[in-house]
Order: sequence, then C-alpha cells, then structure tokens
Amino acid sequence: MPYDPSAFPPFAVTVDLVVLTVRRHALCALAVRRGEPPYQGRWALPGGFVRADEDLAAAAARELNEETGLRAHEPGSTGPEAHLEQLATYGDPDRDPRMRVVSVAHLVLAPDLPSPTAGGDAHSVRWAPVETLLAPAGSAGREGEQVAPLAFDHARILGDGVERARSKIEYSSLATAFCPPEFTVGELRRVYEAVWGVALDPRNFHRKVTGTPGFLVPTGGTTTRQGGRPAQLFRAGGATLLNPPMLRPEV
Amino acid sequence: MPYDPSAFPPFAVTVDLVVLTVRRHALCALAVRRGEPPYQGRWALPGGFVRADEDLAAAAARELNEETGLRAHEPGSTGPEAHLEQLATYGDPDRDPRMRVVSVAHLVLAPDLPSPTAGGDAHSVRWAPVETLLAPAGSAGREGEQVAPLAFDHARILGDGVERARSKIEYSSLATAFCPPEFTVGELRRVYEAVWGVALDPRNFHRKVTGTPGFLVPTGGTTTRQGGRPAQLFRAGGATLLNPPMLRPEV
DNA sequence: GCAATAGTGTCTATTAGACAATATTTC
DNA sequence: GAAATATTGTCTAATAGACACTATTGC
Repeated sequence: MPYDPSAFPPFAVTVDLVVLTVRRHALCALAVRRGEPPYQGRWALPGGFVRADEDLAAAAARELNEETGLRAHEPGSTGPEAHLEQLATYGDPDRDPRMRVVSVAHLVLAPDLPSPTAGGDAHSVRWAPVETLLAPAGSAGREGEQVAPLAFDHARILGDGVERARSKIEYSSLATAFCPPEFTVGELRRVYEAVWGVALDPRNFHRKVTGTPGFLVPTGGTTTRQGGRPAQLFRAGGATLLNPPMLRPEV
Repeated sequence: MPYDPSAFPPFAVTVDLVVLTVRRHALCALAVRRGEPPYQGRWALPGGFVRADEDLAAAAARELNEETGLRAHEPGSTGPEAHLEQLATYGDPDRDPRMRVVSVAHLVLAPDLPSPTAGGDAHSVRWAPVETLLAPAGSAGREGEQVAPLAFDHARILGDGVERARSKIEYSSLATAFCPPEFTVGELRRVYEAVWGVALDPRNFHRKVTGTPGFLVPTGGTTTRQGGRPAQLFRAGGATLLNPPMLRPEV
C-alpha cells in the first residue's frame, strides 16, 4: 500500500517526564500543577510539545532542564546529573480531550536535589511520594492529605515508570543514579530499600555490591554523615549491567 | 508555560513492526520491499500510518494482520497466534527525508508460519535471518547473498527488537510465543538456541523448564515429529514471569 | 544393531541468605 | 558505656552446570 506522505492524519507529539528521586526514605516523583483546563488545578507529570526540528530525547532533556535545572545524562556520556531513558509511548485517541496527542514518556532518575524546585514556582511544582500520587481516588496519603488523581493518563504513565525503575535496578547499576557523585554502601542500600519498599540485610548487601565487578569504585575517602562508624565513599563504576544481578526479595 | 494546543508542530505518526519467528534453526524477521522512493527497492520493516481514531496497539495489530494474517495476542487476552508489545519510539527529525515522522515500533513474536507470506506478493515480502538483514554494508549473507542495508533507521529498530527478544525470553515465558500451540521440550530448546545463538545442554534444559512452576503444562499427548523417542507435548502455562529465570550462558 | 532424540540421576562448585562477631564513630 | 552504623566471617540450604546412564523410537 503505497502511502501518500502528504495525506496523513496530523498528530501533536509531546514528551512527558517521570522524574524519580529518593527523599527521606521514600520514592518520590516530580509533579506540576495544571493552571488551565482540562484538569485545571490537578497535578500532572511535567512535559511539553516536541519542537519541529527536535529529537525526542533532546525534547525530554530540554523539558527536564527547564523544570528542574538537571542536566540529562544519556547512556554514553559522562558526568554527574540525571539518567534519562525513553519509557513508552501513549497514544489513546481519547487521552487528551482537546486533540489527538501522542506522548513519548521518558524516565529520569535523579539524586535528591538540595533545593526542592529550583527555578520554579513552589506552589506549582513539587516532589511527592509515588504512593501519594498513585493513591486511589478518595483515599488519604501518609500525612492524611487528600489528593485528586493525576491528570490525563498520567497515573498509568507514572506507574509504568515506577515499575521500570524497580526492575531496572535489579540487573543494572542505575540505582547509583539516585545517589550523589560520592556515596556510601549504606546510602545505596537505602535507595534499594526505598525503591523496592523492603528491608535488606546490611551485611549481605555490603558483601554483594562490593563483590560485583564494576559496580562500585572506592574513592579513598570516608564519611560519618549517617552517624556511627565512618563509611567508605564510592563512585559508580563503569559497569552498566550487573552480573550477578541484585535480587529483589520475595517477589 | 501554558501551551496553545492549536499551535503545535504537525507530525505524522506511524507504527513499524519487528516480526520475529524461528525458521530452520534461525531467528528470522519479516521484511517488505519498498516499491517507491525513498529507498526504492530496498527492504524495510512492515508498517504504516496510524489512523486518526486508532490506538497505537490497534494500528500495530491491524498492520500485522494485513501483512501476515496473524492475529495479535495482547497481554491479557487468550488464544493462540502472535505476541505483540510496544518496543520503542523513533523520532529523529531526519529519519524520513520527506517529512517529520515519529514511528512507534512494536515487537511481534510469532510461531513459524506454514505459508511463508500468506496473502502477500512473494516478491515483496519475505522472512530473512536477522543476521542477513543486519549484515554490515558490503558483506555477504550466509548463502553468499549480497544485501543492501534496511531502509530508513530500520536496522537500528530491528537490532533493538532482537535485543529485546533475547533478554525477554530469559525472565518471561515468551519463548513459547515462537512455538505452535502444542510443542515439545526439545522444540522449545531449539527456540532458545536460535534466539540466543548458543547450544544448550538438553538434559539440564529439560530439568529446568519442567521444574519452573507455571511455565509448561503437559497435554498428555506425545509426538515423534523430531525423530527418536516420542516426546511429551506441552502447552504454555499461565506464568508470564519465570522464577527462577532462564540464564543465558556466557554473557 | 545403530543413530537419534527423550528423559532421569548424580556429583560438585558456587551462591543466597541467616546471623555471629568485631570495628569505629557520636552522645 | 550505650547507641548507631560499618564491615568481616561463617554456616547452610539451594542451585547451576557437567556429565553418566537409561528409554524408546525409525532405519
């Protein structure tokens, strides 16, 4: 069927971002409050239109930088900052009541930021625990806060992003993307515990991560910022795939 | 930044299909010959425009049925036929010289079809081993056939689909999607060997797959279609995630 | 009998997980 | 010293992989 490239149905293409971080022992996502209909006043994932001459990953990196000041750290490049990867694409004809919009969702894993919402309006951008954002309608969050469901199909997108993150830290070294450039084994363990929502044995965890080749590189320094005996500091090693993988208990 | 939904850059949205099967011990993909520019005469992945009121998965299922007669078997539904899932989205501004096209690629895993290209023109549709389709320019295939690279960025898409299939049969039961409704342990083993390109120990493989809960259900029948001692026939069990996973040797 | 494939049994090196014990800090 | 965290060591049950052996067909 030879198609006529000028007779195509027109679509709008956007990128939406699932930006995850670990704050105070909880897995949190970035949410923005909508200032206009539809879903006015409701929380949504950050995102926006892809520009006419812009790659999808570039659009996601631009939106991330506009929203958080973070620089994207695509696979292959080096340096600190956040990990960015494509998540999935959502194109239900009714997902936006205004028009046909196809959204290419991206997943961002970021370290805990010193300033919650740098460069933004504190009333319209926030970090929230994912279980609060995904709480079924009518239920209350941990601090009793009543929350409306996320706008559009963003609850589904966030759920898919969280599940991707949970499974990806099993067999890749991406858990380090939630940590500052230098971190301790205990801090890395608390990332796994927050993302998976489980408690891990500190002794077996320590032996496992330090014994996985390429995962962690000691920097030589130590810190006592967690209290107790000083802990060695590490950087992320070169390995991207973990062998053997970290195993999520009791699945 | 409140965006104006009527002032968006227009995109064409297509679905492209990576349709994989195992034929004569080789992992093969479906390719169609292009009848018009650009890339006229070159092989490409099957695909086409998403219609104005059509979901992305529905568009992929429609294209699959038009091209192969296969019915898609989305996660959740039952019955035989092929497995379909979204793979990734490709939207480089220069990927199609005619216009801005965003393609949502899908991955299909299908059993070996009795008629190679039912309902199609045998000169313009074929199954080809993936290593032939991905061979670097100027090299010769297994039977000495010279092949031009796939059109557009389809070599990259095919490569991503093959890698997804290779990793997904490790921890899911999707290898059964390459088999007919009833199959033997030996036939399932040959699927793993073809997809991974390795030889597996038949004895350990048998113990492993029959010992993984929910993977295989015996039907009671036997067959000798492979020669030798009659083998038990199995159906795919209800499990989608394998625990423990199949381990790819020597990664 | 011979060749081919199916299926079971056994051994060993490795590993995941439980948990004791020790080290080094702050209060 | 008490409390907290870090780190090492040891034991055990489960497992992956190597491979001997038996079973059942077609020729």
